Amino acid sequence: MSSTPKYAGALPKYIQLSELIIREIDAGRLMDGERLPPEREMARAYGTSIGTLRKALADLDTKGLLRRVQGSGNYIRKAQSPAGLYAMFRLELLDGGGLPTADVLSLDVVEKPQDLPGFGQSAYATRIRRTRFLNAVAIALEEIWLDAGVGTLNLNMLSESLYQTYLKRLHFWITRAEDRVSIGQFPPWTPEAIAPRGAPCGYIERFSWTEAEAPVEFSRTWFDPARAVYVQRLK
Amino acid sequence: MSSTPKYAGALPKYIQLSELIIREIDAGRLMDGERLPPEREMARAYGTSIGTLRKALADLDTKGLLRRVQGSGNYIRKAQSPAGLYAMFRLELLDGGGLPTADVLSLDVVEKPQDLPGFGQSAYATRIRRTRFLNAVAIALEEIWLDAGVGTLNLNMLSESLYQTYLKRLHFWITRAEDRVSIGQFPPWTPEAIAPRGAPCGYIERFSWTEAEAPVEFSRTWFDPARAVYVQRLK
DNA sequence: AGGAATTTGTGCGTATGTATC
DNA sequence: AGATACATACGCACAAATTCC
Repeated sequence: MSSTPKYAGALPKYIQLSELIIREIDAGRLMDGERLPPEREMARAYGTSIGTLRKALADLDTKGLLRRVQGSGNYIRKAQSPAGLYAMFRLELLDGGGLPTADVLSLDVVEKPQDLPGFGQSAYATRIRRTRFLNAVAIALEEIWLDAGVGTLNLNMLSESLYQTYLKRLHFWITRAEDRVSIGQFPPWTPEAIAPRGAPCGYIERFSWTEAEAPVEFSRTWFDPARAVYVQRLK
Repeated sequence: MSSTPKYAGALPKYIQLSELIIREIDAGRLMDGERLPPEREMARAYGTSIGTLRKALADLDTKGLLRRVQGSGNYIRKAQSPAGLYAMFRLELLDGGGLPTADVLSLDVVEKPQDLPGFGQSAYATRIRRTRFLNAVAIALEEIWLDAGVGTLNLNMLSESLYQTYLKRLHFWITRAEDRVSIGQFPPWTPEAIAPRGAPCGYIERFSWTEAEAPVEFSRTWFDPARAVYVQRLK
C-alpha cells in the first residue's frame, strides 16, 4: 500500500528529524521557550507520520532540548539560560546561574610550550588569557590555546563567544569537548586583585575538537571555589 | 473498533507491564542472560498490542535491565555492563578510564543533620559511606544520603550499583541528577590509609531526583586529585 | 556458502483518553 | 463547557539483523 521506502541506507527518519530540529535550535531559528506547532501540523510539514514525529520529539525530550506538556504543547528548552552561546560554559555562582562575560587580558601568537598536552598539528598557537565574570563578579581566570593550524586571531576579531568567533573568522565549529575537573593553584600571572598567587582553586582542563581527529583547542580555567562551582546536569 | 478501556484511572498499561516484568526479575523468575519470548508472543500472553509491549520493553532497556538485539531477541541483563556504570560514574584515573568498584564502610539510618541541604520529605535518611576504587586503586570517599521517604536499605541489600539497588529493592529509578564540583577537604571519618584528615581534595555534591519534585538523594564525594579527575564529555 | 525462517526495528494510520487553555 | 493538544493504545506492512538449516 504505502510506497515510501523505509530506508535509503540512511539513518532512521525519526533520528534525522530529531537532528534536523537540533540544528534549527542551534542555529537560533528556534528561540528558548518558544512553542512548536502542534504535532499533527509538524508531521504534515515534514511529510511524516505523527508516530514518527513523536519519536523524534521524545528523543529531543530525553536530550533535554524540549519540554513536552500534555494539553499545551512542545516548548524549546535551551540547555543553559543566557543565550546558546554560553551553552558550554558550565561555571555557575554558588547560588546558581549568573550572566557570563569576559575581559581579555592578553592575546599572543606563540610557540607551544613543552608542558602543554598535545593538540593540533602546528608548533604555534594563539594564547588568550581572560578574566571571567558571572554577574560582574570575577570568578575565574582562563587561558586558551588555539592551534595555529586552524588560523590565528587578533584582538579586534574577538567577540563575546569564542566559539562564535571561530565560526565567523576561522570557519570551523567545535563539535565535541572534554572537561577534566580537579584542584590546582592560581597561575603566576594572576592579577592580585583577583586572587593571591598560588591560592588553591578549582581547575578545569578542556580539549575541544572539530570533526578532525586531534583536538584543535586546549584551555585551562582556574576558578575561585568561594564564588563559583562547576555544574553538570544529567539527563 | 476496539472496546478495551484505555484507563481505569490507573497507570498506563505500558508502565504496569514494565513494572510487572521488573518484579519478575526481582523474584528471580527471570534469570540473568535469559531470553524473553518473542514480542508477538508476549503481547498475546499479556493481552496487549505489540506497540504497547514494545514501549514497556523500551522502558526496561533505558533502565539497563534489558538488552534488545534486532533479529535475535530480548535478554535479561541483571548485572550492569561497565559502560552503564561509567555513564553515572564520572571519576576517572588521571590517564583515563579505570574499572569502578566500591567498599561499604558503614550503613546507618539516622536523623538528617541540620547542615545538609534539603532533600526528600522525611526527617530520617539512610547514610552510606563507601570507599571508591578505580582498578583497585582507592580514589575517593563517598557519603550518600537517601531520604527515608522512599524506603530504607540494609547492608545485604547493596549491590555494586546503587541505582540498580534502588530499582530492585525500593522500586524507583533515578531520572535526573545534578553535580556541583568544587574543592574541599577530606572529612574527619577518612581512614588514615586513604588520606590524611583535612587534606585538600576535589569535592562533588550530587542531588538525584525521581519523577517527583524534590530530590530523594544527596551525596558527597571527596576525591584525591593526585589519582583521579572528574570528567565530562560534551556531545 | 547460501537461502529460508525468525525476531526485532521502523514507519504509517487511526481511535480515544486526559490535560490544558 | 468547548476547543485544542499531547498521551496512550491498537494493528498492519515492510526493513534489517540474526539464526538455523
